[in-house]
Order: sequence, then structure tokens, then C-alpha cells
Amino acid sequence: MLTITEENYLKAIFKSSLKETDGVSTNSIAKELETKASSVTDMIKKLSDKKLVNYKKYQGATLTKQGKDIAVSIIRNHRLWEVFLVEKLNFKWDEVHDLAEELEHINSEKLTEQLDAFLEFPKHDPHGDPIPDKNGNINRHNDITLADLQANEIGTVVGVKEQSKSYLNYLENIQLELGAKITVHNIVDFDRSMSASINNGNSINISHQASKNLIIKKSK
Amino acid sequence: MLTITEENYLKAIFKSSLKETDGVSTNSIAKELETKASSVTDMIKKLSDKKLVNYKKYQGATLTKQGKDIAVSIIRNHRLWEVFLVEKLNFKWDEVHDLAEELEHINSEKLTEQLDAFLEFPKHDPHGDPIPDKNGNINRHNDITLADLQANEIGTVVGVKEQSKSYLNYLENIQLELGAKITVHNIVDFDRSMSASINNGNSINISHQASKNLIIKKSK
DNA sequence: GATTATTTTTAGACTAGCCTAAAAAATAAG
DNA sequence: CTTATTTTTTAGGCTAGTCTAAAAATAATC
Repeated sequence: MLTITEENYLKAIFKSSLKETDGVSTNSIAKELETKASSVTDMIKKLSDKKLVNYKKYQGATLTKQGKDIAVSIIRNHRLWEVFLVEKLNFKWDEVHDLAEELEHINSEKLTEQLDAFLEFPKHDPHGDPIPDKNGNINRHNDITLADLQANEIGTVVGVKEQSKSYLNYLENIQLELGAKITVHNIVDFDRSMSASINNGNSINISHQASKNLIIKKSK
Repeated sequence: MLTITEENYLKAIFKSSLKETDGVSTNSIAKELETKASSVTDMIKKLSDKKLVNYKKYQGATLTKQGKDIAVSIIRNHRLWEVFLVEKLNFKWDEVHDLAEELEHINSEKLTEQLDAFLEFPKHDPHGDPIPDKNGNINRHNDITLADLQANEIGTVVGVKEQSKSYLNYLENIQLELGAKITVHNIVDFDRSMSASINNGNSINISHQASKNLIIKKSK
């Protein structure tokens, strides 16, 4: 059994590992958890002893299979609880994060699976992040795209579904890069094209073909 | 903000105070929390400093108004979550206690009130214990009585609603005392009288008049 | 490639909560 | 009312997790 703190470290390493290519640096974990590098070193050693992370001094940390499984299951809990809070208890989707941070640490397989069923097996949380399945698989097919946004919703670009040179060129041209903020103004029913502005710039028109291949996360 | 441990101490003192007349002894708290008396003394001092318990050496502890309010709100959380687990997530009512012990410590007024509303303001938890309202009042009118049991259900006597000498005499005669276990065998539709056995003894007949004045807790 | 800057680790100290063992107080028994 | 028993408190030590400050290693710069 792990402490809540240990679980939070695993989660932090998992999150950071999505941004960094190889081992996750001590500092980035410290930043993620708002703690100090020396505390991180201590904990990394402990988790290494428990075979949840791979660690060599000065080399950063990576999760072992076991460590990753735990991290993903916590993320699964977190996102399911967020859905619960929004869909069942009428929370706003920007109010749920802190509560989900607490609820996610209640470890009961039965609880998680029953909650999942009760919510009718949601595919993503209210922020648009995918919910890992029972086996820890994160199905990228269920990503939220720009085409899923309604008028007046705002999203942040986190990836693309289409890798063709022409598409990427197009995105570059309109300055739609990773991390860009898109505000949808309105959507034309007829062809599902939308007018939207990028980083609060001028409004431009985006075809459905283009919007459905742009993976985004909802934001405020 | 209190730690989970501190909250658990307040809850334990509250529970013990229902059984003991004056100050709650160090030992009974230790027993309740499965810890040692010396640990209890430490914590009582700490809670006393925070003005949540009244404490004088060797005199036992009582909750202050503030401490009691916190204890009751935790119990409110606990019982609401138990209802949620049973009614919404299909848990059996004897499986929910440990999970509720964890969920109860998530302190968010909004969460509690929304959950209460979502569950349609239940009056008691699956064990038959009353759920304190938002203001911490525990409405004794909603006690579960023997008359509320179905055939084949089992209860433990925790009190009476009627204090008359004749009623108490009757109970004594049939050996229905505090803590006695009652198993309901069947209920006669016509006059709502029931046949039931006390502490697995012979089956006897109990009138509705008698059963509706006997406060019980459901048990296994 | 030597030097400076940054990152990471170590060393030592702190708090919360727990323990054991011994001392002190309260209670029970003779 | 003195002695024995039980309860409670104190004293000191342990672990988990945190911190600061200093040392060691790595990375960056000239």
C-alpha cells in the first residue's frame, strides 16, 4: 500500500514524462509538486527501492511498468470523479480539480468500476482529457478535437490527428501551433466550418476537415 | 484546517461521549481508534490547544461546541457517502463502511450539499443511523424502529421511544434489552404484528404498538 | 579545456503521529 | 487508611515527509 504522497509523486513523474523525452528531472518533479528538489531526491530513492521508478543518480527518473500502472489508475480515478462531480453534482468543470485530487486516492477497484458503470463509461473527463480504461489503456481515438467545441468555447491545441505535410503547413501558416489558444466564435450549420480566433487575434475561418484533425483540450 | 488524524480523534470522542456520561476517558478513545493511551494524551493536548476539546489532566476529554460541530459534519459526510455507495453504486450495506471512512474526510461544503441533494436528502444511512442535517442537528424523529424491518432482517436494540413503566416492563419480560439482537421472521399484514426471535431464542409475537417504539439499528 | 553556473544530492534539522517503558495520579481492595 | 491495581501522563525514540544549507556532479560558457 502506498501513501498519498507516494501516489502523487508517481502521478507527477507520469505527467512530466509526457513532456520530457528521457528521464524526468528532479527539478521538474519538484515544480510539478511545488516542493523542493531535495525532497524529490529522497522520495525518488524510496520509490526506486519499491521498484516503482528507475533511478540512477543525476540521471532523472522513469516509471517502471508497475509504477506507470499505478499512476494511470490514479488518473483514471481522477477523471471519473471529475465526470461525476460535473454530471451528477452540477459542479462547473473548472471547479472540480481540487476535489478530484482528493477523491482519486481512494483505492478500491470495486468503487472505480461501479463508478465507471454508473457514469455509463465516459470516454473523457470534463476538460476533454481521455479516461484510461480498466486496463490502463488510454484510447487516443477519443480525443477531443476542435470540431467538438461549441460556439464561445475555448481550447488549447495539444496535438494533431493528421500528419500530412500540407496540413501541418496550413497550421503553421495560420499560426496554430502547440499550446495556441483557440476561441470559437460561431459554427456554420451547413458545412460545419467555424470562425475562430487564435491567441485572441483576428477571426479566421476553419473548415471542418481542418478542425476535426486538431486535438485540443478545453480551457477557460 | 485539520489533519485526517485529528478529525478521526474528534469523531472518536464524539462517539464515545454518547456512551459515557461525563468526560471521555483516554483509554476509551484509544480503544475506539486502536491506538495507545499515550498517543491519545498527545493528541488530546493538541486538540485542546486548538480549542476543539476541553481537557484537564486525568479528567478525560469533552468536545467544545466547535469540536462537536466538526465531528458531526464528518459523520454527516460519512453517512451520505454510505447512502451514495449503496443506492447509486450498488454496494451492499455491509461493504461501505471502510470506503466511507475515507470519503468522509473530503471537506467541501458544496460537495456535501450537492451530494445530499443528489441523494434526495436521505434521513438515514443504510445501517439505519440518522444523517445529521446541514446545521448539525440529528433528528431523532427519523430513527429506525423494529416496525421498519422487513421479514428476515436483523436488528440490534439501541433505544426506546416510549418510556412508560408498563412498556419497559414488557420488554424486560421478553428479555428485549439494549444490545439484544432481533430477527424478524414474518409480518402479519392485517395488524402489522410480527413474529421474531430475540438473541436467536424462541420465536415470539410482537404487536405493532410494541415494535414501533423500539429503536433499532440494522445488523447482519 | 578551464571556469562559471546550474542541477542534484547529501547532511542535518524540524513536525506530525506513533510507539515502549517508566513515573505519577486516581481508583479499588483489604 | 494503607496497599495494590488500573489509568493516565511523561520521557524519549522511531518513521514519513518536509525544509535549508552545503557539497558534489553535470552542463554551459568563454
